[in-house]
Amino acid sequence: MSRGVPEATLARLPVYLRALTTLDAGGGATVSSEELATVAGVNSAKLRKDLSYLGSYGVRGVGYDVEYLRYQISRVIGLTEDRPVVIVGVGNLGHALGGYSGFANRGFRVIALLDADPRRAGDLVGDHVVRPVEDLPDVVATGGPCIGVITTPAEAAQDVADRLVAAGVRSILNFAPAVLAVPDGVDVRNVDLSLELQILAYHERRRPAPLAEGAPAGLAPVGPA
Amino acid sequence: MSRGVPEATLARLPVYLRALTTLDAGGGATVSSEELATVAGVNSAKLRKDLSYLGSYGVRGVGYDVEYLRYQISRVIGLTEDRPVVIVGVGNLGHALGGYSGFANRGFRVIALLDADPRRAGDLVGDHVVRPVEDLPDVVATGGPCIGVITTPAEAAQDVADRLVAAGVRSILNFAPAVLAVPDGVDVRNVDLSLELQILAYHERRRPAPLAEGAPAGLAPVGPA
DNA sequence: GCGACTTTGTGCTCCCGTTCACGAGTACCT
DNA sequence: AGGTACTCGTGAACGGGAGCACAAAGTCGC
Repeated sequence: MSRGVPEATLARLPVYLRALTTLDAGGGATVSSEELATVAGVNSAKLRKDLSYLGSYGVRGVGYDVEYLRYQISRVIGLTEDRPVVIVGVGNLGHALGGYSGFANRGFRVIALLDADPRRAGDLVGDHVVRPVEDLPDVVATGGPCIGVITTPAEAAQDVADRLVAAGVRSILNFAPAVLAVPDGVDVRNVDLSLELQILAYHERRRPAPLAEGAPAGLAPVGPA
Repeated sequence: MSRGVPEATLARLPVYLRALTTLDAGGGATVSSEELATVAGVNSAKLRKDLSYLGSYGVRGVGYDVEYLRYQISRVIGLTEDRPVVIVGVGNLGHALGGYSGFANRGFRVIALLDADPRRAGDLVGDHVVRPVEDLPDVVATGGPCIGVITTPAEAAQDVADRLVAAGVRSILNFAPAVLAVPDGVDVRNVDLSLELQILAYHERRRPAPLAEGAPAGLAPVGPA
């Protein structure tokens, strides 16, 4: 059922979608869970269970119809219609996201870039003119229910979050290294770039005897079994 | 014990570290788990359990010494020494990360930016001159055990990953929307920007309740249709 | 010194997610 | 038609993490 997809599954659906898109170009009209799982980098049983939450879109003995499955996943995630995005904070990262083609390709449309610094207002980033952060209510009112992206320094993040919420935004993607306080009903996801590095650093540090081979690394065939 | 911190805990340690840093400026020499948990946005019991994996650094009836705890977490994560980072792919995102101050502040030092496009080689990004991707072995050999960051388009990601592994890199942070195949012993973390948006879009779509100014703090039954 | 108070550290339970293993349904060959 | 090979869907076992509640341990006031 499309009612109530587990959070862990939901996080993998976009990956399956990507995998299907690459396979679609490949020609084959159907895929087995085994193939698709390999491309998506997961266990085939997990893949099947994940897909079963959406409904029975596979055919036993055959596999899944690539095109159909792709549509179904898109539908569940809600990508069948374009979704507007506003980016607040036109620093390095905001600048990059404003020009990131990966958003448009996946049904997201950046409708505005805003910045608190009045000197930045008026700058041109890609197709967009940077607007002052005070314009938020107008932007959201015009653009419909949209997703707010915060790419400001940590100090400004909470203020921006408050403004977004006040403007009616209920989904926030936060790149600032700060914990945001928002009212119930508002969904916040945090992406902390240095956090990821720190996790990697931890694991790297716990590998005591790694370099045994004379050569740093040969062209080890990457066969994940 | 610092041997074997659970993965979920590990992901929160950097958040605690941030919280401690902000508190440190605030003056108080000690914090209770309750305070720190509030700032970090987690449950106090969870915080205590997390910290207990590192050792008994708190004092009952008093709390945790801010400075000491900060050092201990840094030590466990492995941030007491600078860690070199190489960024491959100088597009929008690579450009942004190359100039991101959040890395330097947390013990990561970008030692090189590389790109496969020879026309980009020689460009100046921040303090760094962009080098051709063929220089990877040299860079890694000189810089020591470092973390590789992939900010290329998806098509180039696997090739870059192979090059990184061949050069001896065993920790990779991948921003390209692609699943990387790497040999055992190499750690890959994926950050997919549009994946996060897709998850938000799903939740947004499942909220039938239109936004009314009167806060829906109560358990509003989420009636379908 | 002693009791009251504060706060940590942790045993225990519950729940979510992963994985295995197998029944059920489909296609194809003889 | 019957048998065989293949693949999905899922019940059940398993493991890890979250949260509760409390005992242990320390501080403070007198």
